[in-house]
Amino acid sequence: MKPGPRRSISQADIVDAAFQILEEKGFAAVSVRGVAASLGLTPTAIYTYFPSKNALLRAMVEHLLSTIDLAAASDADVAWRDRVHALAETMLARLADHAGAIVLVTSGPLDGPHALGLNEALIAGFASDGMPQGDAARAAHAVRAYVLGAAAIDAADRAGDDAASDDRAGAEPLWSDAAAFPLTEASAAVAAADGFRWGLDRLLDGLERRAA
Amino acid sequence: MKPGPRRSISQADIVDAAFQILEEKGFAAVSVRGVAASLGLTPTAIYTYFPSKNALLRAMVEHLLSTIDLAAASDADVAWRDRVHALAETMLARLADHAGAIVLVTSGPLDGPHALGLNEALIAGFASDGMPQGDAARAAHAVRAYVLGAAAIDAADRAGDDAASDDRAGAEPLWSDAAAFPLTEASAAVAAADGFRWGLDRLLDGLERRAA
DNA sequence: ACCTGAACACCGTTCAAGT
DNA sequence: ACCTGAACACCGTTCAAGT
Repeated sequence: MKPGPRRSISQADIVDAAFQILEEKGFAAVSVRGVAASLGLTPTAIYTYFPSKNALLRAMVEHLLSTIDLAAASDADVAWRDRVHALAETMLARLADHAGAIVLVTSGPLDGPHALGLNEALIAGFASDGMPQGDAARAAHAVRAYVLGAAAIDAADRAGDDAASDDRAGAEPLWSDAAAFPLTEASAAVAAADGFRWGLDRLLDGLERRAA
Repeated sequence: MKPGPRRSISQADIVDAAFQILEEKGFAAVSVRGVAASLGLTPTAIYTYFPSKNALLRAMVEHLLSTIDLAAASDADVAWRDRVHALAETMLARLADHAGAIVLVTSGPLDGPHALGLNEALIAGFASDGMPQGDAARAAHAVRAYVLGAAAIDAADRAGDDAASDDRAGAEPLWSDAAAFPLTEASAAVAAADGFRWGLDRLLDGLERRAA
């Protein structure tokens, strides 16, 4: 492989390679050097496709959001509430798919076309039920916040489990997790199990009163 | 300054120095080398106080959460709903205080004593109104998720504004933000203004029906 | 336009050594 | 115990050069 116009690779190939590293080794391991190497390229070759690592990261976010099916959100056959519910659940599913996806989403702006399209679908979903546009925008904002935060807590819990399993070698834990928090301790399992769906339903309950 | 037992510095000093860098230059600029330099120390000196950079980051999260006043949450004089409301608002305020605080919180487990104490106060707040413990735990989870997500969206929006202002030099934007998203466009301002409080009230509306 | 190779200014972390 | 200095294996990014 000598230098020269090869065009053997595309932006999508780079994003795919980056996602594979993200899944296998986590967010911290996603480096332009590593991505380039996995494609058999030199680090600097990446800069022909993306102006910076951050641009690659934003493209990854867009790719992630592009896999969310917006069609289900505008299906007039199903009720308003079910549509928003389905959309929120697939949003969380996409974020939970890849380890470190939330760090990715959190690490920069959410102003790509797919991010805006998602927001648009959410607002339209609320507005279709006769909700004033201002409220529909606020409702969409609330659902986005809830989903993002739930994904962040999920990821934090998983990271906590990993850190705890690192203690098996005898390393002292950072904090003694003695049962000084009985309520948290007693209900950790139940909150994690169906916590997302339950909380989403409460939020939609509260929003429904505004729509009616 | 020669090597030797100096004890001139404490863990708290390191955390403070790290926060100052976080505020001034953002999360990416928080490096153990930079923190050490700002304290007039060699990078390796930090490792006498923290076993790793990640441990320092977790300590920063704990410091951030330690500034949240939990006393207001257990004040029996005010109504249940007002207490949770106040707690959620100060949580958001703390996260909004420092730029990049959410990346910090998102970048690892939330299992420190102050994180657990906050969760405990939230569950107790819901349970005090006669809510079953299982539901109280789920309600606390929902509020934490909503607050964290709202902070993440806030930060993303601010990052988006920064990126947009970088375009002033004539650099081409990553995506054309033509008005292809009329609903989002028309309601961006209104959603951002009082979006947090409004959505929190809807969520509490939905939770209140369970408590009654 | 696409790619290489060398270089610059950084990282986190380890290790031997000094007090 | 606390700190330095040197070293290792990394980073993102720029730049000149080749095809």
